[in-house]
Amino acid sequence: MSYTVGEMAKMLNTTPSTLRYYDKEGLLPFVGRSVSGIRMFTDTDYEWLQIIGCLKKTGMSLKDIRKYIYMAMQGDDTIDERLQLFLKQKEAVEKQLAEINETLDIINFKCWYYQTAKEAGSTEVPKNMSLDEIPEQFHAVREKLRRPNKAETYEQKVE
Amino acid sequence: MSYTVGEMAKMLNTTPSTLRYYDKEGLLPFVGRSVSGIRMFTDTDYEWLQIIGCLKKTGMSLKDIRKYIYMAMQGDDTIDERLQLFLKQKEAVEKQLAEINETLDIINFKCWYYQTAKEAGSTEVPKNMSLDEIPEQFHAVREKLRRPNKAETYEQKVE
DNA sequence: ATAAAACCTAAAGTCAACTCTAGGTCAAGC
DNA sequence: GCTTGACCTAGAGTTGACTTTAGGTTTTAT
Repeated sequence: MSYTVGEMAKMLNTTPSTLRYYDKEGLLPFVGRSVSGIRMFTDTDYEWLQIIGCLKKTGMSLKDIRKYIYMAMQGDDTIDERLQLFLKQKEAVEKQLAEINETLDIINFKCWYYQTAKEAGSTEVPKNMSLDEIPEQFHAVREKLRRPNKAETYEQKVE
Repeated sequence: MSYTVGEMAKMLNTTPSTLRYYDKEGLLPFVGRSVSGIRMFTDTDYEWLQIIGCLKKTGMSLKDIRKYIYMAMQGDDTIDERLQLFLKQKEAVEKQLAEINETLDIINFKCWYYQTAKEAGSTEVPKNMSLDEIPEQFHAVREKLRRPNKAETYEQKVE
């Protein structure tokens, strides 16, 4: 079973131009052509493109993705290299996850902050609350947002 | 307590150029200047920059961040708008989290795949394994990677 | 048989977010 | 007082990842 660039683009929820661009950049050396020069994508190519999409989503550059594709094209000699790449990528993605969770904490704090401000009619209310008026889950976030340096030595603020 | 652009850049783990660029783009209308025109960042500015960094990390464009800053500068009339913005951003980030978790599944599968290939000396081994030879946790991922389109969608295939 | 739609390439254009350069001013240490 | 390093602006340049355009060929539908 094979697909044209337009069909494959639809299956991947992208555009033909993007796939041609990837091809031009050397990311799709596995894609075959018909006698008249038209790209013929297979189900296996679809799998490759899913992997490419996965790596891209986790922030890998097209250049690095190309390196991986080249490795794979070289065959079994590069198995370990590829394993290392995915192990490294796993680390990177786990770090990303942790970071996004941290920013989610900040966003949740801000939601509470503006919810409170809305009820009170002014941002001065949440802004000036002392820690014991704030839900505990937000204590750490507020401290982190305020402290210009991470040293916990002292934190006197006088204006 | 006030800081120069270089000091603030260090505190935020960025560069002076980036901060000047943000300023030029209108993201930092709150930053004051000394008599001689030098930017003077305060602790409050640091908090703003943390929020900007948070929004940026979750993929918000500088343009949209500027909109938010402008809202905030307008005062209490925009509290609800800002609340809505953060609620929307919360949704977006939760979706991001789900997506990253999905790609992490794929990466974990690939780690297992290449680990298995390494032990066997060839990618043919994991590639040709039947589902019951594969750890259950990877069943769903492998199916997803392989299936060119969902069962319910109809898509004509060229042969 | 012909028109429309989908394919092809090469090359130029776009966009966001920086990053660097040039030319100059200001402030701290010797 | 002088040097050095940090600051300033305006504007040009860079990078990555597309996207569009122009000009042409092939496939599909009527």
